[in-house]
Amino acid sequence: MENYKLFDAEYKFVSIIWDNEPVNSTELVRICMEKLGWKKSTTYTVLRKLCERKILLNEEAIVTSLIKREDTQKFESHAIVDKAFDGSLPQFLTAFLGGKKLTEQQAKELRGIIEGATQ
Amino acid sequence: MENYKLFDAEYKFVSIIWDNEPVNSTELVRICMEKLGWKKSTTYTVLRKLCERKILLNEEAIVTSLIKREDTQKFESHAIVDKAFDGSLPQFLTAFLGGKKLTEQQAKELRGIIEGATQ
DNA sequence: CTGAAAGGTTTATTCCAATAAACCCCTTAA
DNA sequence: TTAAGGGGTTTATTGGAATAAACCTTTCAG
Repeated sequence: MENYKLFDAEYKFVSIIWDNEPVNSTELVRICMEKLGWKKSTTYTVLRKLCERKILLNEEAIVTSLIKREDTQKFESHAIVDKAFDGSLPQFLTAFLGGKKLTEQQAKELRGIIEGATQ
Repeated sequence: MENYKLFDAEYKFVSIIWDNEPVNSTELVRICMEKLGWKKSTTYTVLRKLCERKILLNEEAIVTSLIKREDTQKFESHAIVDKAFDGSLPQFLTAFLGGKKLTEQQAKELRGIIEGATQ
C-alpha cells in the first residue's frame, strides 16, 4: 500500500499517537506542542489529513491509529532495502554492519531471529 | 556526516553515476534523459549542486563521485534504523521479515554475514 | 566564415510538505 | 450573560525540492 508512506513530520506525529493512543485530541495538541513545538492548528491540520487518508481516526475527540506501527515498519524497511540495496537484505546487513564487530550477545540475538524465520 | 543525505532525485542521479563513472557529462545528460526523463539543464543543475556539496566532481567534463556507494548505504541504513526502529537492528530485522519464512539458502547467507562480524 | 555540437550557467517555475493565523461553534461555570 | 476552555475548520504563508527554459562560449568540420 502506497498508503503507508508517511512524510517526516507525519511520521513523528503518528509515532506520538502510537505511544499514547487512545488519546484525547486536546491532550494530543498539548503533547505536540511540547514534543514537536507545534501550534494547535498545525496538529489539527496534520491530524485531519491523516484521517482523510485512513491512517488515523478521530472520533468524538478520541484519536487512534488505523495502521499499526509494525505495518509501517515493515513498509519502511522494505522501501529502503528496495531503494538502496537492490532488494537485498544481505546487502543491507553488510552495509549496516560496515566492518563493525558484533558482541556475542548481539550476534546471538540476530541468529535467533534468523532461526525463528527459517523453515 | 549530514552530508550524505541525498534527496530522492539526487539519489537516483548519483546512482547512475556510480553505475557509470567515470562518465563524460554529455553522455551523462543522455543517460539521464533516457533513464530519468530529465532535460539537459536539469542534469547540469543537479550536477552542479552536488559538486558544490563535494559529493560529485566534474573535471573537464568527466564526472566522478567523491563519496562511495557503500558510504551512503551505511548512512541510509543507520538513518532508517534510528528513525523507525529505535536504533535496534534486531527490531529492523524482525519487521523486515514480518513473519515470512527464509529458505535455508537465505538463512545461510545471513548467518554467514553475522559470523563474519562476530568477534 | 559558419553553423552545429559540446559543455555549460542564469534564472525561473511549479509543486507540495510544513506550519500556522484567524476564525468558528458549543458547553459550562461564575 | 458571559467568558474561558474544548474541539475544531478555512485559508494562507513559506521554504525548498524538482525541473527546465533560455541563454552563453568555445571548438571544429565543411
